[in-house]
Amino acid sequence: MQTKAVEDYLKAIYELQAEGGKVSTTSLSERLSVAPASVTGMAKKLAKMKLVVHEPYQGVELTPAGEKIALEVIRHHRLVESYLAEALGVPWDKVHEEADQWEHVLSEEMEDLMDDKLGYPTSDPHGAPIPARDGTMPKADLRRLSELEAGETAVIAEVSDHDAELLRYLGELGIFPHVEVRVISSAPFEGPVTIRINGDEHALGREVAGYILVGSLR
Amino acid sequence: MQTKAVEDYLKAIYELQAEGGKVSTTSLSERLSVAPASVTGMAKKLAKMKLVVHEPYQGVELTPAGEKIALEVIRHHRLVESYLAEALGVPWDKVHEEADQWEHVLSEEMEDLMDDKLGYPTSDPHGAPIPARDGTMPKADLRRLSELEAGETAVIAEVSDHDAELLRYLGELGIFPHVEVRVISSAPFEGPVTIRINGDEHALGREVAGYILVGSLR
DNA sequence: ACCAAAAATTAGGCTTGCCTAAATCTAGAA
DNA sequence: TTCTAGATTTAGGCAAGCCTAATTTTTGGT
Repeated sequence: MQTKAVEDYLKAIYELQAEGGKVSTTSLSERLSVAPASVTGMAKKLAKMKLVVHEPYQGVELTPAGEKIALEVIRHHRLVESYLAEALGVPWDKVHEEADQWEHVLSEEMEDLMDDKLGYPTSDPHGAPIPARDGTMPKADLRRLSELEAGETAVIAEVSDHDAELLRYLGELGIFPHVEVRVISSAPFEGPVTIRINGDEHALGREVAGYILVGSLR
Repeated sequence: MQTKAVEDYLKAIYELQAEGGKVSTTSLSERLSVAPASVTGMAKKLAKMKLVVHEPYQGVELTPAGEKIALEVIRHHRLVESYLAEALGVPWDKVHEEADQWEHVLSEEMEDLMDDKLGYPTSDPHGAPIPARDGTMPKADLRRLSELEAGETAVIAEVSDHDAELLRYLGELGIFPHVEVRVISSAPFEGPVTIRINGDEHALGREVAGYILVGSLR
C-alpha cells in the first residue's frame, strides 16, 4: 500500500504523460500545487521505489510498476465518481473533488461492491474511461470539439473535469457525454465555435471547445 | 478541520470516557495501538488546542469543544457504517473497519446525502446510537445481557463492534439489534449465560454476554 | 558560440506523529 | 510509613512531505 502522496503523484504523472512523453518538474508542481523542489524530492523517492524513471533535469516517466499503480488509483477515482453521481446524486461538478479524497481509502472489497451496484461501468460521469481491474484502459480515438469543421456532427465523449466551474457551465448548456452535437461554424483566428445541441445554438470559446472530446456518430 | 490523528484520539477518548470518568494514558495507548509516550505527546497537543483537559499523571477528559468534535466524528463513523451495510450490503463485521477510514474523508454534503438516503437512522448496524447533527446523542438505559436473571426477556439493543470475529459469531447465532432474547439460565461463578433466541438455545460465555446490551421489551 | 532566463536540483528547515530509553511520579502492599 | 511495581512523562530520534533560498543545468535568442 502506498501513501496518499505517492498515489497522487503517480496519478498526476500518468495523466500528464498522456499528453506527451516525459513529465516535467514544473508541470507536476503546478498540477499538485506543490513547490518544484518538493517534486524533485518525490521524484527521487519514486525512482528509488522503481515506480518512475527519473532523468535529472529531464523529467520523469512511469515504469510498468508505476503505471499499474496509477491505473488502480484512477480506477478507484472514476468508480467513486460514478458511484457518487449515480447512487448519491452528487452533481457532476462536485464528484471529482470528493473522489480525490475517497480514492485513497477505498478497499478492494468496497470497489468491487460499487462496481457491481453500478453494473461495471466503463466510463465516469465526465466520460473518462474507467480502467478494468486488470489495468486495461478502454481507448477510443477522439477529437477535440475545437478541431471539427463547420457542418460536422459528432457525439460528446468526454469533458475535462479539471475545473468545476466549467463543468457547471457545460451542464447548463446540456453538454454531457453521449449527447449529439453539430458544429454550425468555427470562426478563424482562434475564434469561437458555434454548436447546435439539443436544438439550441451556443458559441463556445476555442479553449473551452478544446476541453470537450468527441467521437464519431453511432 | 482536524488531522486524522486528532480525530482518532478524540473519538477514542469519548468512547473510553463513556465507561468511566478520566481516560488514562495506557487505555488510550492500547485502544489506538500506539506507545504511551505518543499518547502523552498528543494529550499535550490536544490540551493546548483546548479540546481536552490534561492533568499530568491523571489522564485526560474532553472539553465541550472536544466532545463536539468527537460526536461529529462518531456521527460520520456510524452513518458510514449504516450506509455501507444498507446500500452496499457490507456484512456487519466489516463495516467498522471500513468506516474507520471513511470517517475522515466524508464531507458534510456527502454525510447529508447518505443520511437522506438512509431515512435519518438513529442507530448503526450494531445498534450504537448515531448522534444528531446538532450533537444530541439519543440515550437509552440499557443493561448488559450478562446482568439479566434467568427468566427475564429483553430486546437486543446494541452489540460491541470491537471485535469482528465476535460479530461474525453473534451473527451466526442470530444475535442482532431488535431481536428478542430470553435468559434461560445464568450460571454462577462467572459461568455461561444460556439464552433462547429465535427459538434456539445457546450458551454464551459471561464475557461475551457482557458485550451485548439489551433494553426492556417494547 | 555565447549568455541570460527559465527550469531543476541541492541545502537546510519545519511540522506531524510516531518510536525507544531513561527518568519521574503514584499507589498499593507490607 | 515505606518501598517497589506500574504508569506516565521527558528526552532524543526518525520518516514523510512540505517549504524557501541558493546553486546548477538547460535552452533559446542573437
